[in-house]
Amino acid sequence: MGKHVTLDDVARAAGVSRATASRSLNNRIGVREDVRRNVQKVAKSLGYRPNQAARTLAGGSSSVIGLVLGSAGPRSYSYEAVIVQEVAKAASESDLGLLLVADALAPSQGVRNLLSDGLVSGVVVSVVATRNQWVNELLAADIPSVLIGQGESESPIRTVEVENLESSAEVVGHLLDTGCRRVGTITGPLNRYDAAMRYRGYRLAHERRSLEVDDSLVFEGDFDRDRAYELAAPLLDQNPDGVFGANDQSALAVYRRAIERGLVVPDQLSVAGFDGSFADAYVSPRITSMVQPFREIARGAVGALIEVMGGSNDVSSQYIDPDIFFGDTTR
Amino acid sequence: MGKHVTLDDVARAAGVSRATASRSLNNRIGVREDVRRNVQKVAKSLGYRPNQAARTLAGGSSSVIGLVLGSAGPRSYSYEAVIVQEVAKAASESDLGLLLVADALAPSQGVRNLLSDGLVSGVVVSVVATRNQWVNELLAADIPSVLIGQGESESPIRTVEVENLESSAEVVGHLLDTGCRRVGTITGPLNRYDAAMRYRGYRLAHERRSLEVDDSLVFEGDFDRDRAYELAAPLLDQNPDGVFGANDQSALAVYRRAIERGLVVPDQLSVAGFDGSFADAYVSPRITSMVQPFREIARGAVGALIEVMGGSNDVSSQYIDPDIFFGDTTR
DNA sequence: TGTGGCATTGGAAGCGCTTCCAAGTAACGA
DNA sequence: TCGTTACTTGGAAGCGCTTCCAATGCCACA
Repeated sequence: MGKHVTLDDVARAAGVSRATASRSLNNRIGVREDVRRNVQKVAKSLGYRPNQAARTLAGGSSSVIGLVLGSAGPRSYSYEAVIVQEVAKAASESDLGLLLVADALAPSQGVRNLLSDGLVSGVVVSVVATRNQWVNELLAADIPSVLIGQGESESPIRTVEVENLESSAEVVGHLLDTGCRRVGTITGPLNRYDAAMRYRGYRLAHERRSLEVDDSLVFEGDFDRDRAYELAAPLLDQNPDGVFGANDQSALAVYRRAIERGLVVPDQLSVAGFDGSFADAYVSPRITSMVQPFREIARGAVGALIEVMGGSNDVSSQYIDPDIFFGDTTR
Repeated sequence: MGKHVTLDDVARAAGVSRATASRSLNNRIGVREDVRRNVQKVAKSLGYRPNQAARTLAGGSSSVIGLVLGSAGPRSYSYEAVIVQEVAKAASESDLGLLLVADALAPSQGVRNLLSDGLVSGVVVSVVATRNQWVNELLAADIPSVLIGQGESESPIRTVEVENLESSAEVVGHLLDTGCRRVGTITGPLNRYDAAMRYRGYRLAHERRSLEVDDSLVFEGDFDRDRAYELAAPLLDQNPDGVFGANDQSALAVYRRAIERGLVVPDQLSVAGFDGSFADAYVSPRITSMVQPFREIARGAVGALIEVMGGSNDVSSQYIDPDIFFGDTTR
């Protein structure tokens, strides 16, 4: 093994200068075609592999992007597990490395440094809290960033996310249209944009059918399953015949609680969620839900990030439509 | 924002040389205590953040490790989702960045380069196939590596994994001890060490009770759920009263197929698995399983990697004992 | 034949940091 | 008092790569 093959070695072996070698390998213009080909051939035969650190240092930008996740990272069967998977894939397709930063709400200093200096030339953020530390820090550090799922017009950051309003209206509408008269909801934290929109969608579905929302059926949760499980008790006390969970975890919690109370789902209670993380043919329940097109979202986010890294100042939000999945928790 | 604060800036502001500044910030010996403190104070007030690329280039090693995953990455609710989560956490605790390389069986050239040169100073590998490309390449490239879950004495690589033999014997023993007489199994790919061990454990449990294994109840799978679902059909045709899936995904598939056939679990058929990825109080079924202590494994792997990066030549395997979880798929 | 212009190329200057090495200094024992 | 040792420090040399800039060679054209 011994020493590393450096660009110098390649240049020497090919009989050109290091500058020319570099240009050849990076497909820069200004190299005669035959020279370029020769250099590339030599590099290959020598097994040359550019040192990424040196390249980053000299070139000013690396080919690694970061993925910042809120909470403790990909809790199994969660929204985040899928995000990780799809973003990793998308990054890889663009020949970008993916630096994963989980548990982002309490980043250790060391890891934060990784993000802020040098190693990473862009970041995809999918954190849970609104207006959080991370976004501000990234903006302050002037490092290219794209948000997944936090569309909030006030922050001047490019965002890719699922369409929340109409899709929530759609799934709630399905509940209403299949006979539910008292549809309750466990919302997400309403200071979050997506949570707020889903709640608006819930109301919108009622309005469109000229139905009143009974506010005693509305409980503000925080997208956390255990919290939703707590809230399910008082909610079920109100005798709803349908529940919309603002995410699948919340819907699942309500389902659980309902079953434990001996309710028959969906005959006595319909349950719908949002995210589509339980549209799994092998486990129960399969929750009726708006399925986020995660692949598309991840690809969109990575693509947008590449643009931003390339200098784009576009800070628009991109909304991607989910598809409804009819599971076995609704009629 | 403007310029980046460099070490030079700090040194100048603190009235020392860059060398001293560097030593101070890295807590190297050979700096007077008051000087060190002053430098650190100045650095902080200037908001100095070392450029990781430069540090890597100059120092020869980075503070990022890679995590190589086989298959398409963290499929939700899978073994891998948990691995990602725990390794990320463990790395973060050691102030290491985590570069995620999913879909490792077909790594794009670019991403592979990331691993092999510079950016990463060590790798944790959790790939599915035995004797795979990755391991060989990493060994050849002489980059510090630790394997999760592929203990195989022939490859001289440090390994951390769950204890497979006795634990499989334990869970299968549970089936046998709760009345099952015909316990079948869907194994993993038997050319893999862990799969082979679990299968041996399955046989061992029988031997210890002086029971014969009916080979027509043994089907070789590949840890994949869909494949297991296919195999479940002929397996169930043999009228087993218990099934051991070599991983939870396989057990789940059998469970599914059994339910679809109208079998009552666990009354007519007990199902047990391995991994503990379905010990979730909210979804069904909760499969009886050997629960891998993922956190411990991840911490162990990262710890081992740190040792290897530090020069250790220890290539031993570390086996960590799982705990049995009694779900509702067994009596 | 002379000259400007263009395409290629090599030299060299860093990117920001670590670390070897030699120089400077203070403290110690004889 | 002076030589020694033990610490601290700064200078400087890179780590491997990109890229600016000047130099070269070649062509077309007048």
